[in-house]
Order: sequence, then C-alpha cells, then structure tokens
Amino acid sequence: VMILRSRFLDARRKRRNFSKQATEILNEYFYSHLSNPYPSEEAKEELAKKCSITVSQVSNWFGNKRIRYKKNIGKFQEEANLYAAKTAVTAAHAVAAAVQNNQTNSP
Amino acid sequence: LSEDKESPCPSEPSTSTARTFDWMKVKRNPPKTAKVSELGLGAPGGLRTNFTTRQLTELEKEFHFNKYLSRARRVEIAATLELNETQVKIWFQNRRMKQKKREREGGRVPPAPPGCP
DNA sequence: CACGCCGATCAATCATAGAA
DNA sequence: TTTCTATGATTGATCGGCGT
Repeated sequence: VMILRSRFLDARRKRRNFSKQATEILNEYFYSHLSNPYPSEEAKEELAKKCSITVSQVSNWFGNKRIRYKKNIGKFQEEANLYAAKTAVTAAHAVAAAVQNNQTNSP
Repeated sequence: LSEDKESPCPSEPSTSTARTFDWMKVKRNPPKTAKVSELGLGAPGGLRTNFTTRQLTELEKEFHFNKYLSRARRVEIAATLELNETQVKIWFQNRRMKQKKREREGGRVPPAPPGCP
C-alpha cells in the first residue's frame, strides 16, 4: 500500500516556501480584490514577475488561498483587516498627494 | 477594463471589513462517477477515485502513443483498466493540459541558486 | 441537441517546512 | 526531538464557453 504511494514521491516533495515579500505581494492583491480574487492571465504574469515565481505558482497560490479562505473565513479575519488597513494607507497617501498637487497647481 | 464591481453582498458587513462574496459560496456538485446508476456494484459514488499504478502506467503508455483517443480506443482502455469512458476521457484531457503546462513553463531555470550541499 | 475539448477552477490529499 | 499547523503542488473531476 505504501509502496503504491511511492509512485509519487516526486516533485511534490522538496517544497520551498515563497519569500515573505512575495507572500506580501500576493496577499495584498488577494485582499484588495477580496470581492473577486481571480487575477487575469495578465495580472498573474505581473504578480509572477514581482514575486519571482512562475505563473503556475501564482495560480496555485490563489487557488489554495481562495479555498482555504472560504473554508474558514474567521481564521483569516485578522489577516484580512491587516491588509485592508495597509491598502487604506496606500490610498490615503495617493489622496494626500493628489490634494497636495491640487493646491500647488491651482491658478 | 479592469475594475471589479462588488454587486453581490447579501450579508451585512457588521464590522469594518470581511464581507461574504459569492465566490466564497461556490459549491461544486459531487463527482457523478457511475454512482447510483449501478446498484450493487462497488461503484463509489461522489468519491474521488484513486487510480492504481497499473492504470496510470497504462494510461501514460497510451498517451505517449496518442495524445488523443478515438472512441473505439477509449472503450478498449476503459474496459481493460476497469474505468468509465468518461474517466479515461477526462484523464487524457487533464494529461494534455499537464503536458502543455510543462512545455509552456518548460523554459526552466533549474540552476542551483543558493545552498546546495 | 448532444459531445469532445480547452482553460480555469475546485476540492481533497500529499509531503514537507516551520511553529509550538 | 516530537507534535501539530501552515503551505505549495498534484490531480480526478466540475463549470462555462466554443466548435462540430
């Protein structure tokens, strides 16, 4: 029986976790698109480049993330608020910059 | 051409964040692998069939011979391996996708980056 | 209208890396 | 070290769309 499993003992083993920054980028995208966390092929390529991983790995990450998230939403609540706050700050900066730019360029 | 509108939101947000969207409710129908059809057979219904090494070996062999199956060949294989024609059909479909994925991502970068004792 | 294929995804599981 | 949890990958099977 366990011998039957030996057929695998292949690629699946020897797994490397992604860098913390890569996970950071992926989570940022995931939570900022929580209403529809399905990146397009183009978006996946962009994420893959930023994270230095393959497009397939990006797909795997989102696939696992979506399933595990909905399986236990509560467990990700903390993480969700964390990233929500982060993107909010980013947005605030953008707005602040816009305002600043508006004041200096007001004829 | 790239923004998502959050139209569905039946539930109430209650607190600051974390609402429930439709994708979180998606549920797939259980596999219909010749389930209740044949009463009495050890046909596992709604279960993900575990292919044996023999079945996978034969399927793999056939795949290298033909990437696509003819109806007749499919029937043969299915009978020989004790699988549904659908399972054989799906296996080939998944196998083709797997093949394409490898070719597409084949442009490997297998060098030894960091430590390699 | 039924059927096969494609592309994307689901869902359960495997095996390992990492935290406790 | 041993135990339990987080996570990347694999894969049989489903879903929607398209062509025949």
